[in-house]
Amino acid sequence: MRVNTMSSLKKTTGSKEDDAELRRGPWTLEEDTLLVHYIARHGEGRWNLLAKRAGLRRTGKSCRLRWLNYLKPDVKRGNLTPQEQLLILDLHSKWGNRWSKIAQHLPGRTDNEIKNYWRTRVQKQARHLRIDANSTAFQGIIRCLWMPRLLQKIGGSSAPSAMTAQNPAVSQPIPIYAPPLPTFPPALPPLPQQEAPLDMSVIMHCMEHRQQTSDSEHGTSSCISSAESMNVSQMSQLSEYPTSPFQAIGSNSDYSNLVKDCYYVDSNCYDMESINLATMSVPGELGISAVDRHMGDGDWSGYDFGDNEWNMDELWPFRNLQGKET
DNA sequence: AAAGATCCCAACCGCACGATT
DNA sequence: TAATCGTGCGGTTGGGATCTT
Repeated sequence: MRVNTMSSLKKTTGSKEDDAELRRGPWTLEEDTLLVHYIARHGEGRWNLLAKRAGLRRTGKSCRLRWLNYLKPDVKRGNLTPQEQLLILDLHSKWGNRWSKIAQHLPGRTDNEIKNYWRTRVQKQARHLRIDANSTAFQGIIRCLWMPRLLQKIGGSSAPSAMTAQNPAVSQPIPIYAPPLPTFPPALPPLPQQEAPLDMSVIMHCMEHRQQTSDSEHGTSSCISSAESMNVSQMSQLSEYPTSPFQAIGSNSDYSNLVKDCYYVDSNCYDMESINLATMSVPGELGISAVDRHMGDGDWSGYDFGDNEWNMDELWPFRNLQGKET
């Protein structure tokens, strides 16, 4: 438990009398109780006034933050589910660090929590790979490795999803990437031995193409995702996540054609991708090598993209992308 | 077992913006 | 119109918890 050291009394701007009494640092049970009871009686808003009337020696901002991030009854606690993680990755790829906007699609989760998740989990991976978390390369890794893995997790889980139809915040179709590259599920075909590595310039071309398409179709969209969207209920059915790049596309001919363009129409690209991913590993190391080992016997269940670190050498196709940045 | 490193997250800060005075 | 207030947002920090050596 956090100890209220400080310096909890600290001067800020304002009158000397008021400032000397302003508390900072961790909240006590007594303060929480005061705040909760006051809001139960009088509601939220006018936080500065609320703080005074509730008898709290806190700033209005502090009260608001404590309520929204911690005390509010519908605040969900505990680890983020794979569904939630997937949604965060997807929405962040579209909106960037718009935490509050992202949080609106994750009921019970606060912008602070999502921000912390991004910084501690996602950016950590980028740091270990020594690439910019906002780079195209890392975006590619997220889309092609992390998200498919989460989708698999979701597909293989019967746990209730945060993204169910009862959830009003996500009842609308949520635009999502159909991953630009094929995934690598257990059902992958045997690996050809002598294929050339996938030229990542193809992927770049694809991304640029899709960027343009998206921009032209949506005006202000800065997202490189497809114009296609995926219903949340579909997201929760991702046990059907495709085993080929075109399977995911379903009946959407526009996107299908677009992706086919990007893949040179030739389904060999699928094989090529699988080659790259399968040959990236270095036995005995963490990260993708673990994936690789699982791939060998068709079992991916033991690998958690969210928790392990990745080795940049193992992700060499994406490393090529890095040089194309900016 | 102890020390150091790293992780994690609650809380704070500064800024921006719209509403009100 | 300018000043002030209230609110919300994104970035950063502090320090307890956990892991590693």
